[in-house]
Amino acid sequence: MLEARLGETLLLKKIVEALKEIISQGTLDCSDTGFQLQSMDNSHVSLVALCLQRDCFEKFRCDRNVSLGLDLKSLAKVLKCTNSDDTVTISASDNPSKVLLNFNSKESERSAEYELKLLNLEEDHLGIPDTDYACTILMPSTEFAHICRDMAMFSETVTIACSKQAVKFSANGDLGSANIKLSEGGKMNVSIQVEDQLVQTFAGRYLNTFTKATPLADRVKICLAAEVPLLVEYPIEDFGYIRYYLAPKVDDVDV
Amino acid sequence: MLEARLGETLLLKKIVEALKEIISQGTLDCSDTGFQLQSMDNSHVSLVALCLQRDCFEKFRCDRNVSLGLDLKSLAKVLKCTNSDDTVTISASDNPSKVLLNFNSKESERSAEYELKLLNLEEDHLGIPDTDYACTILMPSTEFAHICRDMAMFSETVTIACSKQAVKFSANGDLGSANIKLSEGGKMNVSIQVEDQLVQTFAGRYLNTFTKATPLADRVKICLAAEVPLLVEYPIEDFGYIRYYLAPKVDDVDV
DNA sequence: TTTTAACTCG
DNA sequence: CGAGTTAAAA
Repeated sequence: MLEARLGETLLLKKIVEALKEIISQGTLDCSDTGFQLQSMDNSHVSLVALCLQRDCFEKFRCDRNVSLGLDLKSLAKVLKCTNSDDTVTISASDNPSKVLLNFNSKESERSAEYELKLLNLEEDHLGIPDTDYACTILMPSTEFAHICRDMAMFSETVTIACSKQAVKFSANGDLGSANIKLSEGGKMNVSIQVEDQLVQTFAGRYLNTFTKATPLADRVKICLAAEVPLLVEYPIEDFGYIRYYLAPKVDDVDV
Repeated sequence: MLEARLGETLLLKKIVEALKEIISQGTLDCSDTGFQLQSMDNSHVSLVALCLQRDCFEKFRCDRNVSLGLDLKSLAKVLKCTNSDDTVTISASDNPSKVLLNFNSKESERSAEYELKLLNLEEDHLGIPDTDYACTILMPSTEFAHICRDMAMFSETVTIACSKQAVKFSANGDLGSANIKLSEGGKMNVSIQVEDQLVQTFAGRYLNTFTKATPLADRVKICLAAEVPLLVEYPIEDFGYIRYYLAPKVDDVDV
């Protein structure tokens, strides 16, 4: 038996919005410690990991580990039907073929119950190794979203160059080139920690899908290291995160 | 000679918006007591009845009964060209081939006159019998509209189950199922009067067209009885109403 | 036909 | 600022 109640449907909405563009279906792993979800994106290029600790919930009970194969597009549709400030209770049996979503207005005069069929998805359980990143950047999430959007206007490819003084985003294309440099501190309070400075390029369209998580967190953490996927992390209150991983483009220097 | 002046064009706009989706043409019957219109919808499934008493008008004169065969789509186009707070005067001769619409700004500096050709429509004058309904529900019209829209995401068919304690709307489809239960009272001040509890199913697309009348009234009245069409009524201020009727689906129990 | 973006209203 | 509706594009 699984039963987990969130005080605000809005949080679930934001999470699903942050996921549904990148994975249309996914397996939510529920255990006594909370919720987890890991999946490659639809095109098997990037990776997303959700973690929601049990403390995130008003009420949490999970007797046995269960995996819920969710159609995130359907879940998003259901969430479109709900008030953001209602509470939502997610429940499922120990061997579930469906998941129940119960929405209750704070005054309880309105209760809405949705039953979603579960999918049988192959689990692609990917061990994500902990990495010592060479560069760690903290900045406002809206600023990162802006930069990614702006870069996309110039090129499909975005170059991130991180040195001790600053982080620079660049894109080169038909229109011309774009360069945005952020220094530490300032009004945006950008923080840059660098062990080794580096320059990497990425496919901008994935960075842009990552920014769907912007409403979840004011600030985003970007971590880079040589020959290791980029990590973009949006904390979820104090109780979890959404992390996105994207491998850098291989420099076609030696063709 | 017919001459009827409404203080606000906005009211006429709302009425036409509530009708035009369901009947593209209709006959407006004008008499000394006011305006009436009854018609089956375009697909001859549901029925709509408009009643506007003469008190609704700032000025009302109707020497003889006249029937105006209106093209509601055209009327809607005309109304798109007008200011909502202008007054509108509807006039026609005793044997009219056209109707005149006169719009005047409150300061009378702007006057616009539109002449619409009338249609010769077969009258389908349907006696609508008064019914003692087993269940009568009063709720916010916006809430009803929301529920109808939400249900449509799940199924073409909506089930309404009304008991003394609560009214429940349900839909079952490919995604899963949806159930919304409203209890009496609360912030929405839902009122439920029940003689006999019942369960009926309806084609959701008609319910959704009914909700085009939502801007007309804050609250909507829904009446049900066994083997009788559902009635959805939107009062128009204190001087009239729009009523929609829709027969329940026949339970295909005995196939 | 379905989904997404832009515009308008509250 | 958010929501809804409409129009355009896939």
